[in-house]
Amino acid sequence: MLDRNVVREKPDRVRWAIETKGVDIADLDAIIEMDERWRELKAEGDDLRRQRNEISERIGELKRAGDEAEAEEAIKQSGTLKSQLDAVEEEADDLEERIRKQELLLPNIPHDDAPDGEDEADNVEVHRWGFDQIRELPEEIIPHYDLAEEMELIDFSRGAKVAGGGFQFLKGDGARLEYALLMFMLELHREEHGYHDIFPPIPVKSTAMQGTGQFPKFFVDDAFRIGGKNDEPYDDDDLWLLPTAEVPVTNMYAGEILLDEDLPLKHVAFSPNFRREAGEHGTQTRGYVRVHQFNKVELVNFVRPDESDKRHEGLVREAEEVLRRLGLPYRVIEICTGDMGTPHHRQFDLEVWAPADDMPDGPERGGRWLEVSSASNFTDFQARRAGLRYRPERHESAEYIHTLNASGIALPRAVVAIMEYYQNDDGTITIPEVLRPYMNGQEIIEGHDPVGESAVGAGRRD
RNA sequence: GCCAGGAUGGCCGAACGGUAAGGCGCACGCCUGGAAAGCGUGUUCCCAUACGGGAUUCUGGGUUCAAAUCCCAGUCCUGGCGCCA
Repeated sequence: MLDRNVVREKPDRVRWAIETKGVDIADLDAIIEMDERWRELKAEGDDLRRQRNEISERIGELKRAGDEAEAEEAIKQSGTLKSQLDAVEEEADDLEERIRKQELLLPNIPHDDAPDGEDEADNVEVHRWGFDQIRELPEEIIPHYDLAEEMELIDFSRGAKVAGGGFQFLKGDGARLEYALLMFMLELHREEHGYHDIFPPIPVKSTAMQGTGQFPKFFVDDAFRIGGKNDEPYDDDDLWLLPTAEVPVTNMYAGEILLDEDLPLKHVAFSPNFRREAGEHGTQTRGYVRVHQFNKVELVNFVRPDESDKRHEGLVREAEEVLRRLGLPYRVIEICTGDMGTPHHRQFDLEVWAPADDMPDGPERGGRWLEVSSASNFTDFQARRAGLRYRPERHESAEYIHTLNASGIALPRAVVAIMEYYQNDDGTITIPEVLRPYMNGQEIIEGHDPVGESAVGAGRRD
């Protein structure tokens, strides 16, 4: 949500943000018009109420003095004022509610340095890492979805049987690789980047989804609703499966006032994430790349307003460090104004290199980019929605903090990159060194034998 | 799940139909050689350029000229009982 004073004083900036982000459901003119009328009514209502307060006070005095006749007269007057007041306040309340609803649709204003652009084609590559000394790769790299099924590390078809398409079983060393990545990331952020661990609740209320900006409108179709269908109306405390730990963790201190010495607050959260990804099917999404349930380590920061730009840089570095330690080549891109999300002020994405499948937008040497992290500065946009404030000095009034977050990082695509980039000629997978302590010292993943009669059909008969 | 009690400012805590005491913390000032103590002022939100005004006792309704206070519903917390990985 934007500061209403910004809407009043800099409508052109807001209009520009609406246009560049293409938020066509936001109606700025209607907001401005309603706000002007609301302020008129507010002044009128305050004045009527003042008159009524004066009369009410006099009634008390008259009653105490025993002057019943005068008191009756005053009570009558008070009644007249009340009906006038009711009419004015009803209109004002109605307007206020309509303004609030509209305000929730306004996008955040992009950072001045964010590249101006229309869509992802205008995103700007900031830098690449790891391409100078690439490890020796097999002639023909097997895509992770084939390799993982063959090695019995991921079971897509049985996942679909049990939970539907987009859900999968991780098995044996596949599951262990996922656990190892998880523990490695948590430990890196906690021990070296100063993060505090959080394990959040998985269901979140509609109000939490609104606090971070997923609701209303922007994410409803992609959310997993608990009880009820997505296209049906929802209440504030209806529950949804979290699409990212950003939602529960950012809303954790909703409606609270933090102390100056609490900041900056750095939380690292692990959670599964649930997304419907409606209609996303095809070669781009095959395998463990775009699924309905996936694990992610999320970094959430609360900072003082003047520190968010600097912290944003630090946040990108912290996410990058995960890929560097894993030895996975990647690039950082800055998202242009037209491609960034509604609540975003500035956004950098980390894309890891998955060398098996050549995709049109991939790097020159083949393979493709997979987004594994999105590092974002939301300024006070989420803080206003969720009511996240801090008190700069004990005696001063509270101010909205700035929120930032970054994936640190999404696990499935890291698994994909490892399966493809660390693939060997003999079809085994070398485990990145930093993960070995979390896998009992194991260095290589060789796969497992299939289970059941389907194994016979797969050509493994004796 | 049942029964009982509770929710008041950053924190603690009074008032129980007549318009929100007091304390702590914090800030500023006075005092002091300096500090402590003491004293004074301030310390929520909204409208208004300002003077000033309005709102605010968990949330939403209701009764009343008037609600922190009475009534109804909800949320959360605490205690007891029950149930239970």
